[in-house]
Amino acid sequence: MKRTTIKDLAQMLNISASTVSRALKDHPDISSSLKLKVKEAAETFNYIPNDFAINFRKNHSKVVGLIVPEISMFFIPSIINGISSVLNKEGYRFFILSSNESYETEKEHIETCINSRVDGILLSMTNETADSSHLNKVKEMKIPVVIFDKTIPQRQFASVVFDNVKNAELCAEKLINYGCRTILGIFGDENLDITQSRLAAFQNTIKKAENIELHTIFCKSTDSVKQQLNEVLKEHNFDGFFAMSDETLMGLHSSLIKKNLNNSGKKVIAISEGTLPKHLDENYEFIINNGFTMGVFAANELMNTIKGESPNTECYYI
Amino acid sequence: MKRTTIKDLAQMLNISASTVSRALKDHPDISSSLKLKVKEAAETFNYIPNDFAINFRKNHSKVVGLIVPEISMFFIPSIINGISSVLNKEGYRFFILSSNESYETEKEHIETCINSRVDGILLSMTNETADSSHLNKVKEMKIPVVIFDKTIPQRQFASVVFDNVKNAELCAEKLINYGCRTILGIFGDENLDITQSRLAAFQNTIKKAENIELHTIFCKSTDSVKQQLNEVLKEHNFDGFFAMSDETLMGLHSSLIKKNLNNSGKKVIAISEGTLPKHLDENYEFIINNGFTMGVFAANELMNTIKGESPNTECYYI
DNA sequence: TTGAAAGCGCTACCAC
DNA sequence: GTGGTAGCGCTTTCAA
Repeated sequence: MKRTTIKDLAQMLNISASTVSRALKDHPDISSSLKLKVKEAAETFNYIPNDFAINFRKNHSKVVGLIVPEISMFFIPSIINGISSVLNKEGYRFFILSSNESYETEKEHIETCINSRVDGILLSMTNETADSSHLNKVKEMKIPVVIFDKTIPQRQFASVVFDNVKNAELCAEKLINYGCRTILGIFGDENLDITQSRLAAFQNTIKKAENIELHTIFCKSTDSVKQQLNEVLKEHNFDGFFAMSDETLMGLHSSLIKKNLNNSGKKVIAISEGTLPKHLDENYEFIINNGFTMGVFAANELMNTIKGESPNTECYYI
Repeated sequence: MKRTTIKDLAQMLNISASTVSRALKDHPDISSSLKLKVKEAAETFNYIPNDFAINFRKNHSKVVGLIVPEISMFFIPSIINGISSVLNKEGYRFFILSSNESYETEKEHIETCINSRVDGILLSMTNETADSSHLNKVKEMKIPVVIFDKTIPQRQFASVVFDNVKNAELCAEKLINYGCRTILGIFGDENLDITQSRLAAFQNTIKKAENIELHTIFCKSTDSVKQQLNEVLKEHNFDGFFAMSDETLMGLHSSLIKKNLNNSGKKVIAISEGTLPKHLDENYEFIINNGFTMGVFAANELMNTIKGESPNTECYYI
């Protein structure tokens, strides 16, 4: 069970530990013949550097904490892929902490990150999170943080979010151009920033066209979409639908199928993460919010500030 | 940037570091008055224990490595949730490493886990992985490993997999009981263990009934299902479908919608992870492979052996 | 070109 | 009850 250490190697070769250390990392001071010998010994005795000791010594962990409001299938896999791709390349690992949409848990996770000495934090907030006071400590400690996707207005940390306004406008325009007259807009949790900005942009664009009747519903889950649609679909005859997310789209799709309303010429436009819904119905149209890209972007931003670039507090729209 | 250490606290209070350490963790030897003083000081000077030093000292990391073949939306989110729920409770973290279906990458990730001194490994194999020789080292080092879901026949480590035989049989029986006569079985990658066992069980059960015409296709992706279905749906008039996974089901669903074949009384039965497809079409039926449960089970098994239970090599079917 | 020694923060053993 | 000390494995001065 005991693993070979530098000291062990040093004893075997009758040289000092510092020399072994240097030889192992190709320090120019060491003669190439010694380097060879040391490396051979390391190989044969299966020497594995102890990352603990190294991190401890260098006072960094090469680990970043990823805190998300929930681990959903719609967004998380692609974001994880995006984050992985940049972090792994840089030799960093990350662990995932899910807040389960609880502010208290989010707070605890922040503490966890501080205690485990992460080099940085990637944070997407719960919908309970109303201010950033729980981040004061990380700010003080100068732990790099970048907030992504679910965020609140703040000027302390860099953030990267989807361009809700542009995307919702694009969707509205599509519906208008198709000549839709009675439109249903399906939105997520009414309390969310993201919902409000998409709602406003969508409504404003629709208003510019004339004679369009716009109905809106707010749903916190896929099932809630289905329930509300059950009623509202009876009362109106929509010729166009807008879903602000994959989650709401799933509910719409389900209801449409159930009422045999698919393939009926009705237009469906959604803001989507993109990996899932393309298989739902080929007639649906999407404005893509790419989670992978967001993950890459957020992780890169974090890497930059970890590596010493002065931390900025900008909000990037992608 | 310098953080308060135990030594700092000791100096301030004019006591020794060891006393501070003990006071902080409520050692019975320490007087309660001193404990109070120490804890107060710790509070006011914002003392945060350095997990690095602790881990380094105790020679454990409280971290486990999770290696998966890919980060897909179908399975991974629920498995992560299952794993989180047990690991977090135990004060463990985990980091996710995706092999991207490459054996070489899987091998590297194993190395990564060894180097970063994880306390255990949770592994789901790529479809390229044919033997477990890359696990010899972890075996030697006595690093606890449990393999889940995607695995190969081996007798070195504990594993937990879905009961493919039972589930495929159940699906076949359902189709038979519905009186289906022309059935299409949609299977995943033909080289996978999981595919073969589901295939065999499904075929055998169907064979027992008489006069059933069974067609099968093998598809490595959702898109491949759609392509193949494009042809095969023209040639035959199926009254029953079996999809062995969420991924294949997505393709089937998409094709059915496109050809306006949903709501046509055809039966669709699938083995599913369960979170996604319930929203696809309420008429579909599922045998649920619960990723959350599997995650919980696998993580528990790992925890047990990390905590010193003698490692077993059993294969659990759930 | 190599070695000796200190020290990262913490805990555990042994004294007293 | 409390303090002193050693040591986990590694890197990094500083000295030779």
